[in-house]
Amino acid sequence: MTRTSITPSGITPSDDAAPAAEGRPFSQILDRLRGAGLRPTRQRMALAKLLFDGGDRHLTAEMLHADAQSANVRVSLATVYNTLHQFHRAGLLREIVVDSQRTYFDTNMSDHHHFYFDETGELSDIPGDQVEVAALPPVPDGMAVSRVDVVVRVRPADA
Amino acid sequence: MTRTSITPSGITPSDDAAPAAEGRPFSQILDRLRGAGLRPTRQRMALAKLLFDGGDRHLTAEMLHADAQSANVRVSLATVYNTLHQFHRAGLLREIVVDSQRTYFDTNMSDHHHFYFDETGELSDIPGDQVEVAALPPVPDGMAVSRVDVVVRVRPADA
DNA sequence: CATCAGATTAAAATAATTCTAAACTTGACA
DNA sequence: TGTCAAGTTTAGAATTATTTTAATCTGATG
Repeated sequence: MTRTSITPSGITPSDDAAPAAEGRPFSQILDRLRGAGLRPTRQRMALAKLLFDGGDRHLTAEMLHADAQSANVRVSLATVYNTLHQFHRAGLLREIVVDSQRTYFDTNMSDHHHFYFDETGELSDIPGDQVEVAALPPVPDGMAVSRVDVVVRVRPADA
Repeated sequence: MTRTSITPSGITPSDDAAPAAEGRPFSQILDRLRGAGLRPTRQRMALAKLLFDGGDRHLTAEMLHADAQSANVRVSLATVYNTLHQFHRAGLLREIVVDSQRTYFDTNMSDHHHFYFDETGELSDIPGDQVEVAALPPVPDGMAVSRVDVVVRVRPADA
């Protein structure tokens, strides 16, 4: 749904909405892990598949762990945490801070921002070109901008 | 320093940069609490003084608690947490989310954004008029924007 | 100044996440 | 293919930030 055109890292732009499930996306994921210098272990492969096969996702460690269970993938929660951080360091995931107490990871690496639904705690993407952050102030001396995050918090209109 | 003109709730616009310390800011704080419908207890008064006497501040519960200790104010950490949340609900403080794992509160209630120093975990204000968030996307149906947060993350330039 | 709802607190409880140390896997090489 | 070091996984203990509990105070009111 909220898929923007800007492709993340080095993913083949070939239509990845491959209809049937278990095709040979394995090799894609394998390459992706290798490319990131991560040993392609059983659990990393499985988690990567869960993460990257379903379009853009925003999830917490607990959520991914639950996903894994449902998919009959045996992984410990500790491994899920480790893996998420490794993927993040490797540039395969983005960390989103919108809620102290819960860390979300985003599989959409393109330049974009977020809507945050205050009551449900859900997130949705805002394509980068739909938000214009104009006129940034001068950055403090000796500092460089590493990222600009825009979070649009919304709640039900009480009309 | 970074004080803009927009005054929060119902605070007397009288010059609050009262030079010498312990004048009669007590009455100001007292009014502020009363105005917010909060009973002016010993600890709330003391915490409010610590919070609002020193210009704009960004702090966590632990930090305020430490501040209190140094100032020889006896308050439990639980009370600090309660008080921060109450002040927040009452519109005297703003909650900033920049770091899962740590909740910051901001005494500057005017419209503004933040610089976040990735390594030190420090925050500094960006006056509202120095960031222009243009062209917000259409908000999802039935939703209203409750706030737009812009966080400019910076780190030492490796020049 | 008696009363009591609201406030404070020490201590226990929770929740998210990280650490530890032991038990595997993986990839490389003989 | 067997061996082994280095990298991984894991159960469970540990940590950290924060909240809850239940008992004890205190400020406002009559």
